[in-house]
Amino acid sequence: MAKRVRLIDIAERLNITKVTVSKALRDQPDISKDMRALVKKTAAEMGYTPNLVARSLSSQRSHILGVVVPKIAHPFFAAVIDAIQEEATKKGYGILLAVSNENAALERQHIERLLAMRVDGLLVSVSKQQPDLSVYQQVRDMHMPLVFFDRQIEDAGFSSITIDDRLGAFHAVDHLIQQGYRKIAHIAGTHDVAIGRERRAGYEEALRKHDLPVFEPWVIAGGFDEWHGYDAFVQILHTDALPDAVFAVTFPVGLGVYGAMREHAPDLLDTVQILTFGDGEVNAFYPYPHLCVRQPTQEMGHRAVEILLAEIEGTADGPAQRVVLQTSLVTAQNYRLPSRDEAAESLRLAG
Amino acid sequence: MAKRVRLIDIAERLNITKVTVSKALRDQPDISKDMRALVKKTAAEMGYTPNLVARSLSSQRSHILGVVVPKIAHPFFAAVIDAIQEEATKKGYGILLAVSNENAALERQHIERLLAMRVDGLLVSVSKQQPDLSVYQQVRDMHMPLVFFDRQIEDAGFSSITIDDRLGAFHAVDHLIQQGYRKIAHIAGTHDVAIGRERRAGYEEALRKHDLPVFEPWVIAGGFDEWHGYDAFVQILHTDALPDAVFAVTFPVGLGVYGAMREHAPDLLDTVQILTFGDGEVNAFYPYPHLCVRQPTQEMGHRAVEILLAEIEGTADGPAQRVVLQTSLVTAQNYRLPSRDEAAESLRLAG
DNA sequence: CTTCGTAACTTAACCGATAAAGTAGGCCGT
DNA sequence: ACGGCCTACTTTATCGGTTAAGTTACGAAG
Repeated sequence: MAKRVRLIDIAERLNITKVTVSKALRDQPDISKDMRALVKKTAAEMGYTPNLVARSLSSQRSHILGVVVPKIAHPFFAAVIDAIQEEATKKGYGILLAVSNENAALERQHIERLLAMRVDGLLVSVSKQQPDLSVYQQVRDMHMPLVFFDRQIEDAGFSSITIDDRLGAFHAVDHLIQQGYRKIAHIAGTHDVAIGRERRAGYEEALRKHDLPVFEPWVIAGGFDEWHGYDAFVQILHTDALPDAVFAVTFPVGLGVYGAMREHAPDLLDTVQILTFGDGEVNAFYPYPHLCVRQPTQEMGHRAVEILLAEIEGTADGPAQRVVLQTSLVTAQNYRLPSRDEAAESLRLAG
Repeated sequence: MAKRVRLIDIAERLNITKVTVSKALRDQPDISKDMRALVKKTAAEMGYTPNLVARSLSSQRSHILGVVVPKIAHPFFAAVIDAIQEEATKKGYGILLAVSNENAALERQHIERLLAMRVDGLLVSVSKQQPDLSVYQQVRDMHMPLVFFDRQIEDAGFSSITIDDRLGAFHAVDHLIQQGYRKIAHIAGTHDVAIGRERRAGYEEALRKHDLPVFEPWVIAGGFDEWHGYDAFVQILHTDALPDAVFAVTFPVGLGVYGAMREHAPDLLDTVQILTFGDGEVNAFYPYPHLCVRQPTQEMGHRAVEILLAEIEGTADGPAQRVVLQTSLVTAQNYRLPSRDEAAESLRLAG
């Protein structure tokens, strides 16, 4: 049982050629019904499993998608990757996962490696560092399908599926203001990355709508992780005035703000309202839930795969699609534990 | 620029054979220094990248590892996958990720698919459902290296890297008792999975050490996710007495307990101490951090890859290794934000 | 009765590499 | 001068499939 069964082994057993076997297994019409049945039966008996590597080489299709994300231990990306994996599996594809760690050079290396591995397409969320456009040019030159999700490089000519960051941020901050908050700080991302720019724009737009000024010392750009949130809030504590609410560009940044408060100004925990763009399942159950902008992670993952597969399997490489998904605001009013049915549903789909 | 450069293209340009090119690029000694240099130079000029699919087929090595986990949007698994990916990349391997969703049938399908894709080895954390042993027998028969991490199937004869669940649980509960808690409930996992059994054993051992009885209605077995924690705690609320502490078998289960408290008995939030086995980065920053048993996720991921690669690249398939890692208890005393250096470190390694 | 078409396979080529075996030419020693 | 031995390549085979181009035999049509 040590050796693996090949097409030719089946062929020899039946005194036919491997081509016949190959065709029979793939139900090609120029093999008789009887022969097809016979071959399939014998293949099953002998425990044949096709060598996907060989198949990839000759068919020029690997049925593998390359996925590149900046981070994985992050509620948003973990959820999206999960959805991507689920959808890919359903469609008969596997995923090769690579993490860029927010590092453009590493992102480039990963993409090159995935290209060398002959993935059928790429799903990429770019790192926050200035991207190396040459790789993407290369991808384009070889007509490799690619779909950006969440974080894209605009003008690169690829399809993308993103979230309406500006509108989501706008609604959220608008809501804060309507609740009576006036002194709203914003721990922002970096300007090079779209989500950083857009969320900030939405924030400023909401302030403008209510004729509130943008107080520069309270808008601190810099990054997307916990420590940025931590440092930024410490910096805010050093200004003269204190905000009554903080809008964090990401969930991890929001966590950093909590960390800073806990260590440097625990009394603020109950007075300063925190709002984050993005949530973790964590927040749903925590005793101290905060406002957050919920991103449709599952839909994003599923549709990203759908768009990519359309480009892979579709004929023409039509114009790049640009899908924009809307967020929903999780407020104290509509706050509820995630539906148990959703959990059951995702399990059922998988099974 | 549309077509990809192959070995033979370089060969024709230089009027030599593709074999010479192949050998030159791989620095084989029977090619002259001059020729090697020339070939490499031209290859670079022409923008050659090897077709890894073809290489896999002929060399019978894919340099891809298959990773199967029950879940991904889960702080523990996300962290371990991250570490696995990082280490694999460093060693020149890619990872094919598959999620079983705690479903044994899906787990089986994934493994079969990964085998067909000719991964060089497998890293598996089994689902909580009764596993389908036949796949593992198949893996064994074809001498495919496999390492279990965190959740294993004992007696399957494969190497494993796990966490000392019993001791970790024991120390943690022992600590609770020393802090004065006496009425400690345990929301347990299922009995079929080792982590469920072991953590419960550690819990009972600690109680025994202090001559405390195990109050059966407070030991509720069932699962590892948020809703199990939620339901179990609601059930506890229906018993006559109330515990003064709750030991949750996983971090998500602990979250579920919080959710239940928040909805059904918010006054308990400040009185009932929660202890979870496993933590999320979340907990480090949250204003309401609880006790937790920290698992060495990064070490687990790194070492799992090391062990697997040793089996892949090593000659003999010696006896299966069984590595057990120790946990550390994160208490109110030693509680601190994660080191900024660690973050920097992981970024440096990646770059 | 010849011709043509078609069903059902078989042969030959190819995918892009690697591995093993073969072969010139140069240098050496005797 | 001749066999032996490197050196540096080249030839040939192989990995396990898929695709395109034959090849038979048989039945129907003209």
